[in-house]
Amino acid sequence: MNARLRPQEVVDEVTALLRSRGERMTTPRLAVLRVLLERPGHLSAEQIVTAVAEAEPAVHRASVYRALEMLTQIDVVAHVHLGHGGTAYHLATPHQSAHLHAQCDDCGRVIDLPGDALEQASADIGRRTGFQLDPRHVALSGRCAECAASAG
Amino acid sequence: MNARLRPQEVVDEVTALLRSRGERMTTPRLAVLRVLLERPGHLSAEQIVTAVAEAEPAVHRASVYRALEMLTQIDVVAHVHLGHGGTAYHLATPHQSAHLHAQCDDCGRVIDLPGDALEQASADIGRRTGFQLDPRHVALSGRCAECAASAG
DNA sequence: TTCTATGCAAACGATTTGCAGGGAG
DNA sequence: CTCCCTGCAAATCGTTTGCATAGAA
Repeated sequence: MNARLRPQEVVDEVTALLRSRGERMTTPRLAVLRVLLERPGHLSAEQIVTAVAEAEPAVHRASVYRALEMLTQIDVVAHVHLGHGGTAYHLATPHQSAHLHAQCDDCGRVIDLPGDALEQASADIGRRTGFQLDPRHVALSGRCAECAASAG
Repeated sequence: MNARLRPQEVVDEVTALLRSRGERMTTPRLAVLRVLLERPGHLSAEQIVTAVAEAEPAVHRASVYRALEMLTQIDVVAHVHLGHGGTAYHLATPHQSAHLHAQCDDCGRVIDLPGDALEQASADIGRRTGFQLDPRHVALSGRCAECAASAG
């Protein structure tokens, strides 16, 4: 999925992708996709539920979760598990612009990190332990610049 | 806390530590500490609740959570947030043997990684973004050696 | 005796599921 | 017309909280 395409193009693309898998484009799936297209960055399930409700009041929370799951399966959506406070969703970006996430232990804010920041560590860990690191599914922990500055 | 001391010594040490803070050594706290001393590795809250219940049936789940919180505050216990399935607890190890955790996206297993595996990445990220990485509070994601081998 | 930490039950937030009916293709 | 997907309600999972009281010091 390329976030740089215009919304309607993405919608058409995703619709085709769904159909090619025997799935259907439905109101909840469309609404979720549109919310993700409109808002950049990482959204919580709750934020998506709220935004979807504004456009499509009849869409139920459970359907938002199911839509997110389906869109994840076809690689249109990706999610990041946060240590504090659930899961963040975003459009799956093309590989070259994939980024990592880190969450501040103090303020909870989620920030983006360069996608290649753990490349060497990945190789190192793979060599030493056999574990194949893929650090995009979970937010790293630590302190953001602001909190580090104010809290010492 | 040094896990290499004998259980009774650790118990005495922790009791003293609690008292020095005006806290008390109680049945739930003692039971939780003993479970953590008996079982190495990372335990879920549920596993701790179960193990505590065997030794002290009267101890309530809520007290286990409260005991874990208190023991965390005095740096006797540490926890790691997992992407899938809650939080893992373990005795806080001395700094020189602190390790990182990674959870397999496929099988959910939690493995230990060398504590210094992200040292360079930390420095790199700090320099580039100002974010002070402390990767011990959240498990890294990826695939364990076994799942990587079997799933390609 | 004092005052903290506990047991209990109920609240809680996030997510999931069983079911009957609606709507996409 | 079919069968997938939805809305709804209730269940589930992990964790937290208010309250009266047991119990550590």
